[in-house]
Amino acid sequence: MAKRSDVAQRAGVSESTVSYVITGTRPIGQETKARVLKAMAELGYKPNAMAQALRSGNSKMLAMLFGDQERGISDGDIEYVIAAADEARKYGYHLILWPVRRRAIEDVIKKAESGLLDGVILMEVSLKDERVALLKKHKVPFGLIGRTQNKLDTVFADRDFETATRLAIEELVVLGHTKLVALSTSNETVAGQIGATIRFEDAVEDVAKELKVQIDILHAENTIQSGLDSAKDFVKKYKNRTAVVSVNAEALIGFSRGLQRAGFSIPDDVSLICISTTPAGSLAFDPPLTIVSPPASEIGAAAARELIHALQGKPDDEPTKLFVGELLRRESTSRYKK
Amino acid sequence: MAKRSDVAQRAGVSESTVSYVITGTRPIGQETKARVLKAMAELGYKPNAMAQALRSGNSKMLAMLFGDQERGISDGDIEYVIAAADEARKYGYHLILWPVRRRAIEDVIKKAESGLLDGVILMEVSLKDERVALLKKHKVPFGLIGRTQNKLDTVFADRDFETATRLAIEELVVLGHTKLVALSTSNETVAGQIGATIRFEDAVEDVAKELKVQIDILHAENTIQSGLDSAKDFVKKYKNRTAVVSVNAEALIGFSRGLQRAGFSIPDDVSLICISTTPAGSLAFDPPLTIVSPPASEIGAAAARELIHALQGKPDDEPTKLFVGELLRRESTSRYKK
DNA sequence: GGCAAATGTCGACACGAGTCGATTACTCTT
DNA sequence: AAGAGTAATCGACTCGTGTCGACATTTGCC
Repeated sequence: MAKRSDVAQRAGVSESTVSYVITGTRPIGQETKARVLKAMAELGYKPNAMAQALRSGNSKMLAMLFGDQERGISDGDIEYVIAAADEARKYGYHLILWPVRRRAIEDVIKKAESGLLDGVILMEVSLKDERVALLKKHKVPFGLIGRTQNKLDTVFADRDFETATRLAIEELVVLGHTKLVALSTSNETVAGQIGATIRFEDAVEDVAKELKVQIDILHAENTIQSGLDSAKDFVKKYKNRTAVVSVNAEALIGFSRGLQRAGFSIPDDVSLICISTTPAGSLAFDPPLTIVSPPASEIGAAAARELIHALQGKPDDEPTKLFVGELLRRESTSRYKK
Repeated sequence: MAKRSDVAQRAGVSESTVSYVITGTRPIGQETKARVLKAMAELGYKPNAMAQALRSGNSKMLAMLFGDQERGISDGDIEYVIAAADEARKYGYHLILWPVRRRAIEDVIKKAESGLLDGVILMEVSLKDERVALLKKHKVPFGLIGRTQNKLDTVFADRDFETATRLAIEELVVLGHTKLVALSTSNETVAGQIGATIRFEDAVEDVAKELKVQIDILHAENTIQSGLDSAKDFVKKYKNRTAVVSVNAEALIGFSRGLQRAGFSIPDDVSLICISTTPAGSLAFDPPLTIVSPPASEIGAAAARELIHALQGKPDDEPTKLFVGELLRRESTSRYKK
């Protein structure tokens, strides 16, 4: 590979002049610059990334901690990662995928201290995430997908669960439904300790009060089987309800199947709407599911962008770090028929 | 961060001695080594990754080209990536996720030539993959997930579609089915140009001859809708068939739904088996789908391992680069009832 | 016309580690 | 007892780039 000294020699200038042409740190004469650029093109010169990293002190590498925990990997998760990787690349950064089994954040910290990583993006952030504390302690820059309880952690991007939930419920109410059930997550699980659950449930209660509709909350594990069980509960206790809003996509698969087996028709007897299924995933339901889609790409990209801005010392002027998603009307919802 | 000279000073030795303690390139005295190790521990010394990369000439970084093409991202794909990342880390390598829209392999080559990447892993390799030619031309080391037609591309890991297909069909034949349909991919699509389709169809024909059973092939796009259409074809043309083997997971969703709508019961009237659905995905079917699971983790890990071995100049002694997966009996298959 | 400021260029050094050659002090042959 | 070989250590150089200080040249201004 051609290096800087080759370019300098060919262009008949000093190495530092080549450097200044590249970085633009100092003014360079028209004609000199042209000669240097020509030499670079002719030699196919590409600055050595490792040398740049060593000299400049930043590797332009971010690690994305990809949870591989009990919760499992949902098909939507990859969308965050891809969006973050794309966005990072726009700024000249690269995303290292870091699957972490059993919270091995120490490894990541080591690698950050060894200069391999400039920062870390965390997924599946829980309300009190001990990983955040560790990263802070070791002064490793980080960005969050999700939020902790701590409002000082300002480098994050998250879903606006409140508004998404509101959108979903309003849609049902507009369709004439007044007696609803909310299908949530089990609070004891890992998933339950992530902001989604608590924020969803809070929003459900707020909106219920505000719109004066009746909404009871059913809890289910993140499994199809648990959703089937919940359907039985529904049939037992909430037969008179005509609509369900869910934050638990996995359980909803079992739930809708359970309802149909019990003789309920969707959407004729019960309308379903989910705020955590992807557009592609919604088609796997029968009938196709009405959803408020999670804006995974926006969130992933925003998290990466926020972190990079923080690394570059730019002021935190991001106007929106919360993303709602949009309502996609499919065939699991219909007007209330008395 | 503490650096090598700090350690040397604290241990009262020269910098090169510290280096030899770390690399083991030359013998170091017992007591000296102990002093150096103590100093390293006390200072929390971590060798700078970028300096090592610059000096040694390899970055220990691999790029994983993650297709983001028409075919879309299936939920199983992430498993390859995670497995590859895990395996790479075992060898001290890191995996950079590289989403490529419209085959921008040139970028990757540039970054490899700039010393950022030691090698590249390609996913969704088609039989004649022009990316492979480009990487060869620029002498960028690569490993494949999948295979080209060229048998000289020996750094790869792929599914043994032949055996997987055979397993699936044998299972159905053992259950007494003799009149089958194979649900394949449409040859005009991107997916159709990947080895899976042609190898599946070849295997279907071979096994059909060998076991003297009747198998006709239905083609469908990789969409639920296309699967629904195929179900109509099935009802029209193949009413007397009692079992279906599919390589097209997406279409099979629509296909099974279509059959059920047409009044067929699964598995009482028709048995279904799929060779390209993940264990988790199979549960989303109703009834849960019998599958020959794609061994994504093994393949992803093997691809990474193969590439790293090649980079380290180790002889290519990997015994198996083809992985079958295993039969998981669920509830979509049953004994033939005449 | 003179002096400050800006422009254009160069040489030298630093970033932090790997590695070769040389030096010293031993041990083992014959 | 002399020479050969090995263990242990050091100093100097190198990987390829970024950047500071110095110097030369030009521009701007009253």
